[in-house]
Amino acid sequence: MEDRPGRPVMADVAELAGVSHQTVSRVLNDHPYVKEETRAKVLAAMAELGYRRNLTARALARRQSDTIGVIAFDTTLHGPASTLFSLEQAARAAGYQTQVVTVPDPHPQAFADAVDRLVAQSVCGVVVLAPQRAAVQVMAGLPADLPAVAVEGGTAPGVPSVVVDQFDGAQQATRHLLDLGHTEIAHVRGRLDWLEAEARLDGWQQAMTAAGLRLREPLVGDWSARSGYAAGLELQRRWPEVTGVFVANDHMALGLVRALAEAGVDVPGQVSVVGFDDIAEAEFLRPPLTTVHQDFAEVGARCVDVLVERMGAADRWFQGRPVVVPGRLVVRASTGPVPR
Amino acid sequence: MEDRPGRPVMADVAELAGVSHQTVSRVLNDHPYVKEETRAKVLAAMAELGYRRNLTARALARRQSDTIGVIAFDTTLHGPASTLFSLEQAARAAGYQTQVVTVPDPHPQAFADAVDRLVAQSVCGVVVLAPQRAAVQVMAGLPADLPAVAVEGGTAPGVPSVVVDQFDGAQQATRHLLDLGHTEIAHVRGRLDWLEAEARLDGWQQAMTAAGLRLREPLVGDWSARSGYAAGLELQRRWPEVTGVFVANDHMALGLVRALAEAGVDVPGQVSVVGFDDIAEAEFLRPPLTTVHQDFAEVGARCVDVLVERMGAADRWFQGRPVVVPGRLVVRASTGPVPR
DNA sequence: AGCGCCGCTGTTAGCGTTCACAGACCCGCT
DNA sequence: AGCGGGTCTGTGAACGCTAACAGCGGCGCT
Repeated sequence: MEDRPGRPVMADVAELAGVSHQTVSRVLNDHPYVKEETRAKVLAAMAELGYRRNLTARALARRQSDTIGVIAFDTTLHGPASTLFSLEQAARAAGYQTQVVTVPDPHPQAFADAVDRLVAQSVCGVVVLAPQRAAVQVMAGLPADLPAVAVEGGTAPGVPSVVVDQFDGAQQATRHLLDLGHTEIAHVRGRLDWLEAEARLDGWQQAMTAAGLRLREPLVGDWSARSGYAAGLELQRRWPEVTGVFVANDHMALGLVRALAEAGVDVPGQVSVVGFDDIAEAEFLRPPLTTVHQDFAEVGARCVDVLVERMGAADRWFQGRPVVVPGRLVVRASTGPVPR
Repeated sequence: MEDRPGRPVMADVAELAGVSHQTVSRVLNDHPYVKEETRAKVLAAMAELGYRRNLTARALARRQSDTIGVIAFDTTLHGPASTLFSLEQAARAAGYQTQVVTVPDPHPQAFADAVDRLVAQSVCGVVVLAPQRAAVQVMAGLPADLPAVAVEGGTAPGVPSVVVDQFDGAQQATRHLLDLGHTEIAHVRGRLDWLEAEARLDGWQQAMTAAGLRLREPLVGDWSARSGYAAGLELQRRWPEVTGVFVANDHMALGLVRALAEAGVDVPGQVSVVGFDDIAEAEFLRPPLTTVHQDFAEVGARCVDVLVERMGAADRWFQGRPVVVPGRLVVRASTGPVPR
């Protein structure tokens, strides 16, 4: 009779405790109306058998799992990677698991496949890390009955979002250069079609325009240190008179600094540089990088908050405003007064 | 009749195609013995209804899902993060999903919980990113019938593993310094209890000993740029005569270079520095960092290979040798001849 | 005494798949 | 004609759980 070698199931626990499997289920799910004595018996039986409930069966019966799906496009970049990490932490703290699907590119078909995969797993909600414009459009194709939240730039009608205030951060960075007396300030922007790159560009432009200063055509990078290096070379060639540069992320800033250094240009003696992201090593670069800190831990936590709220909500169509997490300028040694 | 708003299920497809649900299942699973004509009808019906199979139900019925569980301890570090990324790619290419569980610390209980969570999800195998000694011990507690593979340093009896050859990489790095004529070579090791840190330490020691040189007590870092900076300070204080440093990872190396630079010590003019990891920005640091490249893409791919092989194997106890992925020294500008 | 309600428990019927088995049909062979 | 074997298909029963409902006492109320 007792020859099954597999893991014990609910029925086994029920039998040992002398109750029905449903009572075991009730204990497991903290239902009210279970006598304390019965609960203790069941708990004891579970412990004795080393019972673990089968989450697959649970998900099937409930037609929902406690899993939050995450769709990401490039998890090697600093922002997405950091968000992913904090998301996992926050989700676990809230009692959810995360299932990450990375999509090679923001092609609608690839995105739809990712959604299908998650829906097929009965996830209870999804977080979309959609930093690109194309990804946002495609987000409209989410099933209407699936709670969702967008992060890092992307917003779509009816879908709540959590974003770092890129625009404000960029303004802070630019104003910092302005306050130091710089007037010839260039910008190295991030990848085309990325909303974060555009918001940072806008912040720079706005701050410059407000100060009545000339806007140079932004140099274009792809977030990588290599592209920052290239931008540094071009900067020197085109505008040797520039004394301040706001670079759209730290990796590019680091490449740019290197290009300047090679040419004998001192940072911050001759050119001041501000980055964005505040990567862990920013403080230990040469020179320590002035940059805009992004609180990804907060972003992850707020995402889970919003998603949990959405899952409880009756109306699927979201009316509220995006959650905005502020950025914070961290002044280090890569910026200084204008040389004369 | 047709008033169900939910997603179509197998029975719906079967009805529309005029076959039984079992035939639909057969088409879905590429079973032989389905007439071509029938297959076409079923496929058409699936397309018409937009049918997607429910992976939860499938996992329950098969008592196994197509999900590879991953247990990781700190996904913010470069190694684990890179491995995780490539693992996900490789798994997807092989038709598997990944379910990542990060564990705050290598405590046995936390590890057991993580395993339970994955088992409860009926994963078909697990990859353990176990860079710490403690994690390895604890790995012996894996269910015997669960295919597993360890990565990045950790090996346990009976469990296959995939590792980068840290020892050899460290030897390459040290020999490079020796070849340049350095004799006073210090080492900054990584976090205590990390196997990678120990293997790199061993490689340095071996190379030094083979050259008949004096071994200084290694300085201890925690992989962070900050700790590298601290190590740089201490290095100058204790051994100003040192002309070469092998640092156990790039982030610490970068901090150390900064500490030296602040003190007016030129790299590589007065001191040569070699790192480990070859992070994306290593090439664009000042100076461009000589370091040991690790092929994480290969590691991830081999992990999946091994796991798939294991899942097909009859014997659960693994007999073979660890898969070793070689490291490769990349010489840049942070190393040079001995000053005189 | 009889009624209804609350606290607690058990029974039954799914959830949407796959597995095991049992057919039905067609072919070629004896 | 009968029989075996390969093709193809359908039926029923799992898989391990939760949801819905029914049932059973005991209490307080009219």
